[in-house]
Amino acid sequence: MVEYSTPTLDAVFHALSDPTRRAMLHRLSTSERTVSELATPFNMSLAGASKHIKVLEAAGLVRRHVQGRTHICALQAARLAEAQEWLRYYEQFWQERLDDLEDILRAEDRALAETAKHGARKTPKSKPDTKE
Amino acid sequence: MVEYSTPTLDAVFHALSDPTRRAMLHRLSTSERTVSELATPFNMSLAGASKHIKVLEAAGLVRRHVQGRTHICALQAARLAEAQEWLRYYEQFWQERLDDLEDILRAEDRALAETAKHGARKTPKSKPDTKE
DNA sequence: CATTTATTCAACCAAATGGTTGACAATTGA
DNA sequence: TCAATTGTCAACCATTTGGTTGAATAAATG
Repeated sequence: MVEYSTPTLDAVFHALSDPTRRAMLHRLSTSERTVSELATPFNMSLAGASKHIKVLEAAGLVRRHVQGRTHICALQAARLAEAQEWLRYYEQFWQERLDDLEDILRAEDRALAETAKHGARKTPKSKPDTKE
Repeated sequence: MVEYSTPTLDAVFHALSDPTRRAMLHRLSTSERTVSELATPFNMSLAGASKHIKVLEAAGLVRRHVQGRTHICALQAARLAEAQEWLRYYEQFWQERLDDLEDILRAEDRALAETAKHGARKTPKSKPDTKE
């Protein structure tokens, strides 16, 4: 079973379960930022934002270096690769389901064509819209 | 910005942040299971396990159908695809870092070779093992 | 029909989480 | 040197989470 280091996955997925932290990661994907810069867009105290950054740091998703009184944060993406690896195992399942869905829709189309040919049954007026 | 439906990502990543729930998903990847079967490997009450299944269900990762008094659960992977899509944006960053790491190691090797040639400095005995 | 099985529910509890506030430390700038 | 800035820390609070227990419900079985 794909069981990557569990505490790491615990922490990474937990860090990602909060929209504020995901937004912070996104901002760090464009450039390094100070703690205050990361905190700025959020309607919360600096201490609150600092806590979120600590969570990201603890999960290994952010690293920081201090210049004077300024803490510069940077994205550290390696642990996201671990999360991606974990998810990769399930790729076959959402691919399968998409294939299954296609098969089901095709079978339904054939069934409707058959009943229309025999005229034995009224075909339902509303049928799945496959155009989308 | 890749901002997929946030509440969905909240719920999905939160569901995945617990090792028990990840293990349950893995068991469902081999076949459908009853609630009791899912609960069995864990040292917790049936009600506790039932709560975890509810979290997975609320996140859209599991669906169930009831046969008599038995609740049959199945994996529902589509939302994992959304999580994967979110992570895909960061792929460039862990790829970059791996490239950066290689560059750094190569630069170090060159520097060591230069100093050995000039004999001006003792080269350190221990250096990064690049064989791995 | 009584008993058993499968599972959820409500109530409870401890721990964790997310946020605030005020104090404090380190550094910068005037 | 002092005020301002950057940021963390501790204490606090409300909410959420994860788990248990006993009761309740629905369905299957004898």
